[in-house]
Amino acid sequence: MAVDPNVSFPALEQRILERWRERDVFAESLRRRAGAEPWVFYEGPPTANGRPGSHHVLSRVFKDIFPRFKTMRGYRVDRKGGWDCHGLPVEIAVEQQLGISTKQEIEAYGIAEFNAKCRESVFEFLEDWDRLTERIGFWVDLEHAYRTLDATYVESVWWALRQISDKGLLYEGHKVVPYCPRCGTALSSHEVALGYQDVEDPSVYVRFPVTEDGGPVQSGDDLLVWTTTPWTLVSNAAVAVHPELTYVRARYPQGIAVLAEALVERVLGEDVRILDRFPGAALDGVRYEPPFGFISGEAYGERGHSVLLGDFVTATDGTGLVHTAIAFGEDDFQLGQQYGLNVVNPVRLDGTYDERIGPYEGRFVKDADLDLVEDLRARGRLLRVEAFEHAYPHCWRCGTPLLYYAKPSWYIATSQLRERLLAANETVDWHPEHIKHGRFGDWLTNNVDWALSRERYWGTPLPVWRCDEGHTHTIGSFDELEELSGVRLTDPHRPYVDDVGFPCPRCARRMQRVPEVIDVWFDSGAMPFAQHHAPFEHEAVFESRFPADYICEALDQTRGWFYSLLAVSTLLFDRAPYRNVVCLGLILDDEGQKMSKSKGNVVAPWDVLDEHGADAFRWYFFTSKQPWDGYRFSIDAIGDGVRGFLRQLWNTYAFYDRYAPERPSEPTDLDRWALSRLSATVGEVTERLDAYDATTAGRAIAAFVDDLSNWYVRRSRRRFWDGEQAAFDTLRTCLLTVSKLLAPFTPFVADELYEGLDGSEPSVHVTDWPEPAERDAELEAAMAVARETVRLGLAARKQANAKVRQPLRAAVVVADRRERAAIERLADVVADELNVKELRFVDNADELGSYEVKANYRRLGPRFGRAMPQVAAAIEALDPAHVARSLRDGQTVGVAIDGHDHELTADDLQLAMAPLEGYQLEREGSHAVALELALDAELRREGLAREIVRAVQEARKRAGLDVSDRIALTLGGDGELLDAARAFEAYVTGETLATTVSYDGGGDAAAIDGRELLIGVARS
RNA sequence: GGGCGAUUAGCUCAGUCGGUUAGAGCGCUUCUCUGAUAAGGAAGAGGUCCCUGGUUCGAAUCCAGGAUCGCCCA
Repeated sequence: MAVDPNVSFPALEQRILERWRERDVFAESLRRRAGAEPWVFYEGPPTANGRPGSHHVLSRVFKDIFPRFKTMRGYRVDRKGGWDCHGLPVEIAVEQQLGISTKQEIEAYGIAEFNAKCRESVFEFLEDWDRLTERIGFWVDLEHAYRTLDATYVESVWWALRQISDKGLLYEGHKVVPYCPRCGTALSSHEVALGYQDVEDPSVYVRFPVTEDGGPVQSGDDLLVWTTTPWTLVSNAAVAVHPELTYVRARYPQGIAVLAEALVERVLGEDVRILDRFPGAALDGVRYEPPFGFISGEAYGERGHSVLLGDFVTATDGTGLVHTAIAFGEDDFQLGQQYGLNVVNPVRLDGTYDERIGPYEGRFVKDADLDLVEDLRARGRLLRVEAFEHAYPHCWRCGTPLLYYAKPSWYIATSQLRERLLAANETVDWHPEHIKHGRFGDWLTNNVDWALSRERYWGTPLPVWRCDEGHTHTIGSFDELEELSGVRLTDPHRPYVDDVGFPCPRCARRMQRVPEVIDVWFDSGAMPFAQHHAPFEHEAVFESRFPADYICEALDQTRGWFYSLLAVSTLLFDRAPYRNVVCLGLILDDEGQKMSKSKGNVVAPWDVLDEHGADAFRWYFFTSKQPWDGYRFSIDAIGDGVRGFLRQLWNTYAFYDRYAPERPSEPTDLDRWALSRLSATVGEVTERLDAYDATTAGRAIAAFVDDLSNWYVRRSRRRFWDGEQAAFDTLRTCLLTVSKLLAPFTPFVADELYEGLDGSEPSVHVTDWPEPAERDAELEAAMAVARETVRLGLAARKQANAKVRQPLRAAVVVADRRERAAIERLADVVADELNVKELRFVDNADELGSYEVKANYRRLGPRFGRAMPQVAAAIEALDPAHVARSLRDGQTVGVAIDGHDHELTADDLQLAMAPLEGYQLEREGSHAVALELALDAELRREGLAREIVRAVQEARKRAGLDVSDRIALTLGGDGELLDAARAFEAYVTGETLATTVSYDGGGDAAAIDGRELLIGVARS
């Protein structure tokens, strides 16, 4: 079947998908590498409870390209798929489905039933994912995909947690966590980040009277304290100052104030007299009267209601004295820990005050802000209140302002492994490179303990059991649990696991599991071993596939999967779980806006696939820019790539297919050039793909295909018409090799090319990657010069208004010795392209133009430095003709700078052609082409003969003839035209495939140079 | 508020070790070619290399500050 130049790529791809299925190509590509060295890819598991979008196509094609490349390079690349199944997003989807939104409602509904719904929901869009995955050509083993909800997977995760527990790194701690009082759970940092909103909160300055003389202050002085959360003032425990900041005691209208010196003017204005200056450390231990009396100082312990020292205090906002409420802030909590203060939290889990706050009992805390401020004002304790606009986190689900709460929570002490994490990171190659010591390295450097537990339902249960005595035991396998409890779990999820108890190994009291499940990120971080159920099964498989050679996800996974993988592997094995990481950027719309459903600017992957196909989609992602820079994405942008590359490639292939070799021939320089360029391309593409740089690799292929199409084929058309074997061999080799280079990029069109050009294997995807053949650098350079000469010559024709169809006597080329040799070697190509009878060379430009001489700054700059401007001026003052002559004779040129003579060689100077009036000359650097424009009768007739050929070809086409039909040609009309036709009869009949020609006929009229030609064509 | 990245022609992007005339493709205008023809070739128009300051003989490139956009975090 002939190659259709107007092929529909989407339709073609459907046929190829069918062929892949029939021939079982993916599996075959693995079988061929059965015993080969593994190259390991890990699939970062997506969640299938939403439809896949274009950003998933991005990550999936980048997950595909390098495994395909490495497979062709001879490695065995198993690609086990995976699905992330647990987590709050799944629970929320189910809550919406059920029309409920609180934990109480979930528990009323039943945890077993709720989790059953979650289990279903996880795979709601699995079919969409599978279809899309196949359609875009992402080869991954979905049949044996790992699923984080499987009992085997959960068991491996338990094993990991037990290892961590045995190392003493798993602990329960009180920390301040962001908490949604309405949903009744702490939120992960990721969730918090979703919900920042700009809000106005009261910013209040409150007077805390000092109650005892001491240090630099006296009883009755006012500590000026600042806060933006008045509702926490009822549980004020202490005041924090920075030990090294300078504080002052200052007289102001209301009395004597104590605050940071740097803030005096901003807080109190001008009307102030400074009485004393001292460092914050001097205030240590000062006692004061709290703003509210609901909770006594003693309740907090020894240091309750006194001034403490904290490094976190700054003098950029407020007063430099910070209100501290132990239960409601990270810094506050840590400071309380440091000073041994008790945690007193008078706020219930639903966000209302408890009975200790008398009149406010039952009020939602944030709603009490203004009343509390009025209370302070009424008692004369308020200095000032103003509005303060800042970003405050809200629950992304229900919009409730989050509270920071001290709550018990389970942690992994990753901060103890900071050095090991950093060491592991050193072994990783990041793309782009700056992630390593930038975003990711910084994150590791500032590592805090991993908050592991979630007070939720659908997740891997935290395998910690506890008795009434507070002893804990971490279970590491289902066998162990069965031994202790006699219960064999079939489903390790809640609520079933919650019912399993056993006697405490230490005190024999009954142990019960703690209620929490774990952060889903731990699940995915455990995938290197958990996907194989190691170490319970397949341990050897795990060991042979750890660490990964390659993983790839979007940039936002630095705190997600990239981190969880690294942390888990470092905790368990003290090494990095991956060697190379490609981080992908975000996909924006064509105006640079983030794609979101609400803006309606989302590009659905199927729209792209139906219109342009998967290859076009992939090609765009691979080559339009470096993938980590993000994309400005639109359907039209992908269409540009189709036209610019895929069509051009396909046209070249269709051209090859149109003709057939008929007779043996010797390779020409053009053939050798194409093959040399091919080798160069193979080398570059291989090198760039080895460096995980698909962008440059793909662009190199595109550049080669452009050379092939727009130079090799264009200059070789006649040889194809004539059936010259060497031309076919060359083009076939080039296209076949390109099909292999393209296989990882555009697997469909690559396979179609392969099938059409070779087909000895079931698919290009089971073939070996090409090795670069020898290059002919001299020929490549020569061709570059020749093409430049052509470009200059065509430009000169344009300037002279001398159309290419009119043959000219000669082109005069100015070129140095090396360029001249190159052009002479390829003279027939150049002369033919320019349609001139001969090329003449002149060594020096004197007869065509004059030179300009300039300094070569790159060489002379370092040599002369500061004197460079003088040197440049001296050089420009030289006589260019003289310089040119001297240099041509191999001599040096002298210049005098500040009385010193300096020798300059040819390399120190740049000679350029200067334009000369009155000549048709195109120049570039020292290289130029001029045309001899005078026509004699012979050239004139030949030009007309060419015009006649063109007109006859038009007539053939109008007559609906095939390009290979032979014709009987009759010409008539203008005498001069007929003379030209007779003079070049062999040429005219040969070009137009005329078996006979007569000059007395009529036919359709055509105009040539204002003369009339009558043309009759008939199939003969 | 902190960290990271980006900013070059109307659009999408290159730009090597700092080197003096900053490029390509697309789009636009004009012309050309006609046996790949919805292709090819030539020319033209189009630039505050985000801004300011600094280093340097010389800065799109290096440094500092700022602006805008994005991401991550608080």
